[in-house]
Amino acid sequence: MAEEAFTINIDFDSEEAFYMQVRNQIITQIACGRLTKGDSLPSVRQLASDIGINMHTVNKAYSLLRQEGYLKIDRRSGARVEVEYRKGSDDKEISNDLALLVARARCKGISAETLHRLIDEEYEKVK
Amino acid sequence: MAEEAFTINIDFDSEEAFYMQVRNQIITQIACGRLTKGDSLPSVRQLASDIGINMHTVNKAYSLLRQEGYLKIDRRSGARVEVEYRKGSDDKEISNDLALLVARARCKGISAETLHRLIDEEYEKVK
DNA sequence: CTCGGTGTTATACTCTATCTATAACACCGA
DNA sequence: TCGGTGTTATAGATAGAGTATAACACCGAG
Repeated sequence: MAEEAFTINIDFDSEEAFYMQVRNQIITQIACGRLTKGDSLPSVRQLASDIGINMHTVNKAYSLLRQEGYLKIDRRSGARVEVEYRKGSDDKEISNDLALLVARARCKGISAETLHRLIDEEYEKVK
Repeated sequence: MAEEAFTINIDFDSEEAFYMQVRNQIITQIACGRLTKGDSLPSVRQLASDIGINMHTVNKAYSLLRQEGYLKIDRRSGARVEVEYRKGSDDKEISNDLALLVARARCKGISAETLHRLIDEEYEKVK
């Protein structure tokens, strides 16, 4: 508990879908340790009200996060962080996305060493 | 010339938009050296016919690639590979996308070293 | 038991993106 | 002139995104 002022910031001018912004920011906060296993998230109605979007849009984000293994949702207690690792699919998805990202970087003349450094910087964020 | 049997494979069952599949595959082929600066691509009508999608969908992919700096399009000679590096925007886009990818990987317990290895493997593909 | 707060489902509407289709245009090499 | 470039315009069909209202099953707190 204590939650440390959980916040989500929606960019209403972004091309990125609202539910994707919510999903990505929650993943980011889990990764850097601001959210940890067992932490409870606001209810879909509460969060929707806070950030000024519809309840169903938040619900879509939560459902996606549950499907991806980042949340455990209980009807009575709400959504809780519960990262679980899916052996096959998770690795493949990340590998595929990384392959495309590396391709883009290569085309732009960005070296493998530069990517290594960027990754290390991300891993050094808190936690 | 010579082109080495340029091919694009569309997955009609994929959730990914057709024009994005075309765009990603072309970027991938540039990255691994199967397409190099100056190579000419099939005309939008030709490629559309080959892979069984609409001309405008291919045109959308080409236009996006041009906007992103991967192609140079001339009305008379068609589309040619011409990778150009946009100092500010390219780095930021790649950094942002990489940050989210690293966040997903961290949540799944994938180490920085594993990502380093995956990146190196991509860089070792041909070229 | 009742009340209120969970997630969940259903329906409906608007708006945008995607994909297709047909057509026409300016340009230019052969 | 002819045919092949990319490009633009218009139109339609389908799907996704976002909102809105409503209702449901569940369950802890009172």
